[in-house]
Amino acid sequence: MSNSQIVKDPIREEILNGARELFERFGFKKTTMEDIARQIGKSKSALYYYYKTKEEIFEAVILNDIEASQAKVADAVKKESSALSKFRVLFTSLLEDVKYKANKFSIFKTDLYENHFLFENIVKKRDSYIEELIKDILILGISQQEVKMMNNAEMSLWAKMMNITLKGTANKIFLEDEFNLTNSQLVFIADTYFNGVRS
Amino acid sequence: MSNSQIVKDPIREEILNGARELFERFGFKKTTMEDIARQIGKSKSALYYYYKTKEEIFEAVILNDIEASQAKVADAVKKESSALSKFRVLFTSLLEDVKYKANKFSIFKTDLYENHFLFENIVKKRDSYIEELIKDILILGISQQEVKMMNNAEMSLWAKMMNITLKGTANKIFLEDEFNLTNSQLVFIADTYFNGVRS
DNA sequence: TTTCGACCAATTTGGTTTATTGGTCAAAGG
DNA sequence: CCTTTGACCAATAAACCAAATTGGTCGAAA
Repeated sequence: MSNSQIVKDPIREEILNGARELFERFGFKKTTMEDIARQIGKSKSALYYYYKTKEEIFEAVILNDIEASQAKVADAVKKESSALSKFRVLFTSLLEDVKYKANKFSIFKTDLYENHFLFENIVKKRDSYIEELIKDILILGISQQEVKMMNNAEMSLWAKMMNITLKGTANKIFLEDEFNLTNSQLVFIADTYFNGVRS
Repeated sequence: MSNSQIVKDPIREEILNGARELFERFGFKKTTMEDIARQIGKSKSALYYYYKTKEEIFEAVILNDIEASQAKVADAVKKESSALSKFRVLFTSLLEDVKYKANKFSIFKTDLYENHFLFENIVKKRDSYIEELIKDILILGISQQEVKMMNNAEMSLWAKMMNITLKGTANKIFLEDEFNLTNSQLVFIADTYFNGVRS
């Protein structure tokens, strides 16, 4: 992705690493630009040479993290050959990742509620990425005669719906500590979405 | 349901009607107990003879409304005979209802963000109701050999997942004005969840 | 049984002052 | 030319406080 340009520059990388550590500990609001600058031993103004706004830094931090996750997921999906197992792996690894991040990034729950505008771009990018991934699985499945014929609009719609499902589930996992799904449950869910409940 | 006791008393009904009008216009926070009392020509203290807290009134107002919707949905579902068409009707009528309410209750978007604790009980009740409805459809489908064999845990899990999907979709419709689904799209979605995408 | 006004504690509001913060800029270093 | 900086500003947030509201209680009246 063209976004990997963001970390081409070692100083940008330094900024993002420093920022990430602070964001993870204190959240978006309580992390000031001076905090970030101090963290890497530079002055506040220096940050503005590399990033236009605080939001841009935050977005870059999160986006970096998301892209790493997505690369892992895409890799795992690529390893599978059938559409079903690709879909299964997509489903499980995506939600496994969320489970992990629910612990690590619990501080962002607050930001998620209070500053959800911060995540607008991030969410939009992530959505379209996931939906493309799902659509690709469908296309492959059709070409392998594993998936029934669908037109483009239908594929997009199904991908969007699956993404909503994924996000709804992720949300529940992320925000409600009680909600936990075992791996075999995730597999069951993915399979049932793929195969339906019809006898 | 035992909740219909809530409106057994004509004065309670009067309170709820007055309260509903104000809540719909001003939301939860900006509607005071005195406003509600004035609306029905009684004193504030009188309200406390019937309801313990302001939250309880709000909950009763919303619950009344939800129960009416649910009765309609349940009726529509009952009219269908196959599990697939039941599921289809459940899906479409539930989301049709949300589309309608997104206009009528747009004031609650604020409350939804700022006072989501208010909806905790409501959501819990609604969830279990919908999940039971879905599970019943599965059970019937299995008995009609229309749906593949599943054990109880699997049925519950699928019902829960479908509810998450439904809620995710409803949320998108309710909070994002752009997101609109035609009836034929809803039918496609429901059918595809039921039948899967397998060829 | 039902209604009410007086009452209270807690929260909210409105307004002011002070401190912090995001962001700009011209100048200086390398 | 690229990078860094401190001084600076406008805007927001925090701290504070007094006054007004508001949710909820209670004894008494109807």
